[in-house]
Amino acid sequence: MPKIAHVIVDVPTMQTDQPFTYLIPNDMEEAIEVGVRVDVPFGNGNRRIQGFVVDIESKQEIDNLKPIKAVLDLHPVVNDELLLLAEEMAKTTFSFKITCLQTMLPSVMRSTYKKWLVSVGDIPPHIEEEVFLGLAERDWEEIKDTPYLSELHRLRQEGAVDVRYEVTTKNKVKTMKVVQTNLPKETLQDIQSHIRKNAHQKHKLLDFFISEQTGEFSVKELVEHHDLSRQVIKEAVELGWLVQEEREVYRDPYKDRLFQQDDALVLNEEQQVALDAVSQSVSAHQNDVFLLEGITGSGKTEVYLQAISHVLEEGKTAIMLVPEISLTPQTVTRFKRRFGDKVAVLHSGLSQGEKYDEWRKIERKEAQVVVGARSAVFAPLENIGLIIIDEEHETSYKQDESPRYHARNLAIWRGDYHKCPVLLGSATPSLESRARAQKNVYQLLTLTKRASDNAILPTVSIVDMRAELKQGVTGSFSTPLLHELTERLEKKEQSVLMLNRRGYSSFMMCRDCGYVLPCPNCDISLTLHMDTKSMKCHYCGHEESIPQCCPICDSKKIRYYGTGTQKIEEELQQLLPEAKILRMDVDTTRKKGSHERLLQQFGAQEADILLGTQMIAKGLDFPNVTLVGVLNADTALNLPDFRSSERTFQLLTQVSGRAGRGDKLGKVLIQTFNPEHYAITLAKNQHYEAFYHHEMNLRRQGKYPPYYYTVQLVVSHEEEIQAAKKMHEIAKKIQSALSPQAIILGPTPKPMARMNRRYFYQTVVKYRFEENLNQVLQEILQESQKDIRSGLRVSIDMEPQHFI
DNA sequence: AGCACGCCGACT
DNA sequence: GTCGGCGTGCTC
Repeated sequence: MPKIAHVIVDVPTMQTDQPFTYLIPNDMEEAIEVGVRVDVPFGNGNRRIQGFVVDIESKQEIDNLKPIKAVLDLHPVVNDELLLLAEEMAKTTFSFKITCLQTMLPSVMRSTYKKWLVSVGDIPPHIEEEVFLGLAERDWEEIKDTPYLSELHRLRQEGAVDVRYEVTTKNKVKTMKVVQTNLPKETLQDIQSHIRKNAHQKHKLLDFFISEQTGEFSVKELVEHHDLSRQVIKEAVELGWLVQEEREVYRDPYKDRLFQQDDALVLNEEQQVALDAVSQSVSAHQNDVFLLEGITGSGKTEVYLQAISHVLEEGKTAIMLVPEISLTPQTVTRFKRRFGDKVAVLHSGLSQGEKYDEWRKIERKEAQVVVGARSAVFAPLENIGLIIIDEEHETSYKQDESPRYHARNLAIWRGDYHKCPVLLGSATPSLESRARAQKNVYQLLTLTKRASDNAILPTVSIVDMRAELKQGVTGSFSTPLLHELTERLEKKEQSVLMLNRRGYSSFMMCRDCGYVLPCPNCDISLTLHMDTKSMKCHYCGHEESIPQCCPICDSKKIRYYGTGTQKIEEELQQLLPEAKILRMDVDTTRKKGSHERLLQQFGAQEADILLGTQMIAKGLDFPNVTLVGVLNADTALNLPDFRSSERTFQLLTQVSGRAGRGDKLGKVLIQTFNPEHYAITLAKNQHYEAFYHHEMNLRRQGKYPPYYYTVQLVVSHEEEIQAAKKMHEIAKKIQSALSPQAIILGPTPKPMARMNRRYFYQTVVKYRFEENLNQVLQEILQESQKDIRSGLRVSIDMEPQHFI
């Protein structure tokens, strides 16, 4: 009976977002399994594209199916679990199945397509000369602008030229040459006695293989470390002394580093309680979700490490997700030391080839522990015993392009599939997760004590910049901060200064009283639009004129807020000419490895002050740093985003933990125009629980998550009118489909109304229970299909992390 | 997405 | 009367 395959093809559109059926040729029946990639003809031109086999069946009769052209993999690249996960992801994120499948795999496995024009018959001389240049075929990309396009078209119909499609996948396996000898030592000695005395190279080679015990040696190693020449090895192979083979190798990015094995640390009581709870759930195959809430320095990582050890002891595997910026060499080292070769690391610093190799290592079951950023949630591990998400509140766990998945949700899905627990950890959990713990959907575990007794909590103080301003300080550095910095310079201790880049240059604030103009409808701050010379609300669209003086204190010192790290650096250098300053921002860390190098320099105490943006807040532990300064704690507070307090609190809490990690007392100085703001005062005291309760109250009043769900719809077009029109149309449709309890904000233009020469309009829906929502969103996508040709784009983002 | 078909305006 | 513009439909 003939077999047919159901294939998801690489055409990311709504109309093609379903399996297509193909005939499996007899000679491929063995090779084609569910989960392999194939090369298939598609469309009337029979162009060739990549596809994923998602199902196979035997059929009595087959009506004119096209046959699969080639198999791209020896083994399935997605197993049954990941196929199901892709389905789930496509459904919940409103994205295409093919896009989901591709995001699960290393990028080298995405096929590239090439089209060739082939000469097969009699072609006119001018075509021969000017198009083919006397060659048999030409790359279509090089000739597609030819003036003879229509003539070529005709020739194709006549059969004089043909089109050839090429599907290539770059997942190349790196190999190395190895040699060994199959001859006994006596034979080698015998050979040696018969060669010329002055054949030094040959003698050296034979000496080597006579004295060494048998085994494989890579040619590269022999040449580089044993002083043998490539030439003599080649000769030896030809003479039959050695046999040469190709071996697959992994590009191990850590191969030159030695990791000292380290052992588990002794846990304190709280840590032990947390570990026991997780371990028990692992052993009992329960798909619990734990939220581990532990202050900075409370030893969450040690709990993770020991929980993973427990998982490994039971013969299972584990995934550990870490935010991209925390995936530092320090983090990796810690895992490598504990688990050695069992660890595979996936992060953006690796080359495409290295990522592929790490992926293969996992897929071949050579690694049992996977540490990586967001996409490591797709690690093709089997028999998973535990999934950990560190810093679970980080927004980078949500992908901000299609498929807009949240790694946390997919981790929980996988936990459900494998019947294993998921451990979410943070010093400042997201309100969503903490609220679920409150409702016992997640199990709350808390660490309230610092793990090492000698670590002293830093003293945190707030500097009121309004008072500073009254004293005549107009720059970015307050008197107390400058004083502390000078003191550090004298004592040869180091300082870290953080500039909050979030929310730059988009709002107005009174420099006297810190007042920021709010929206009368939405209770969030208005954003300055220089194009329209007005203040706008991004939620409801409210618009008013730019105030000339502060409505509260009548001051005229209303300022447009915005400064860059570079400017701050210059200012600081002028104030402290003798200080050595290291600047770390997007500009200075663009190149690969520069991030790491800057930190190394600072760690080696080559500079006195490290000045940077958010990126310095993560996981840097320098014992000589005794001062942390936050230059502008409140910029993020004024962002038109209901999560701005949460973000500010998280950031400040995190940086505050950065000072005084050694035995020296640390000090944290927070400069702000809003010294009474709860996000700032509570962060000063590292008081997460109080913040949680306060913020939850506001969220309930404002009908924001976690009390309400949110979905954001964005429409974009090159012409503003078109985008606005469609957005209104969609908003109206949603309005009529949902219950009166649903709250629809907008449509409004996005703050950066024009990006990439396109205009963006958005609508946000807040809701609790809406049976029709999925249905209507699906319809909206379906209907927007016909507008794609006119350049309109519609995107749906469930639970968006950023509203600007 | 990309390819073919098909229906209208500007040319030989 | 043909060539080529791009609006529309379909892809196993």
